[in-house]
Amino acid sequence: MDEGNVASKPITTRAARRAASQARILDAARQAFGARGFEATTVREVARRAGVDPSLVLQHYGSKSALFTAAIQLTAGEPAQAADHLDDVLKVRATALPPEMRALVRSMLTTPEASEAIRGHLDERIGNLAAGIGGPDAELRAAVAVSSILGLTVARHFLQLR
Amino acid sequence: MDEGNVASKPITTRAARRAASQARILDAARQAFGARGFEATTVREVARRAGVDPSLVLQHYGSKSALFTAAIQLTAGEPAQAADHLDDVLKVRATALPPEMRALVRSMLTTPEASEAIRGHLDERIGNLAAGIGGPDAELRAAVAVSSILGLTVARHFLQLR
DNA sequence: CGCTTCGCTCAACACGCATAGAGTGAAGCC
DNA sequence: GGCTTCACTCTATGCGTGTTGAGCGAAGCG
Repeated sequence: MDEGNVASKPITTRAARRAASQARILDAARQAFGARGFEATTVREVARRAGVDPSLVLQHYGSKSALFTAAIQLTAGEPAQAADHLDDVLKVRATALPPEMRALVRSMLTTPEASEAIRGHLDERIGNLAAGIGGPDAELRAAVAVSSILGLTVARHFLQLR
Repeated sequence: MDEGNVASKPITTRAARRAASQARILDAARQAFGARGFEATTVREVARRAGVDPSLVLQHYGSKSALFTAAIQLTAGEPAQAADHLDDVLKVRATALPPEMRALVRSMLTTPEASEAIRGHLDERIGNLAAGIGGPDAELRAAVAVSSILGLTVARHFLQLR
């Protein structure tokens, strides 16, 4: 009867509902891509995880590839630059991988787009680290360091190597 | 008319021809799996590379999965044990990856069977290396070394990082 | 309250896949 | 030289995929 809002007011405005769906789909996509990789992940699986119809996934993102592109976009904020020291070696063992990074790394060997994306990311990290090192061979040393961290990440978070 | 062998005698015995086909198929499979990974590789593509009918591939190996299992079998001979020092770091940059290893690494993040296989391989290398190192933390140090080599391999041979 | 908008689902399509079984022609054998 | 064997190809089947367009029901608005 009264027009006041009930205690638990879900969301109910159109735009908000739509945005929420889009976010749920993106999350589901990151989960799925991160767990099984681009090729093995089906649009239907993403839809199921998000609790929506497969069509909706494509209405939001256009195609499976475009969805993947969105899913592997790294949040520029945190994992970026400063802490590029060998402390990372220890951090790799403790810190959990953010979902978008997980999705990206999972597919980096089998999906060209992921290959290019991770190469760009690593190049950037190498550049930053090399600048901090200086001297001859700085680039090479930085590349070895970053590659090693990549190896540790893969071994730890994807191959369950203790 | 004469029954003598013509100058260029190909192979012509049944068993030999069959063995040759099987070998060509296995080679083609390693190439294909190594280039695009297990999921993206189709039986038809392997057949085309080998110059045979898709059915023949399955008559030889039973299924796509079984073919993959055969294709990632590492030749126990060479990359095995002795040279497990940090010289490897340099070798990674120079030596080309054998096809079966290439196929194995390409799929290690997306195909469970490849995951398990590479984990076994790395565990073995870690064990050998740790034995040579000794002291406390030998296992951990060896694991870090082997993981780093894995990272270098991936960066160099799969991501084209210079 | 009636009309419009639109987020979402339903149902369907064409396609390529792994795989199976029948057919064929040459090698092998007596 | 004729019968058998068998390496190989041809053809077909069922299935799951990405993707599309029509339809439905509730939110928005006057």
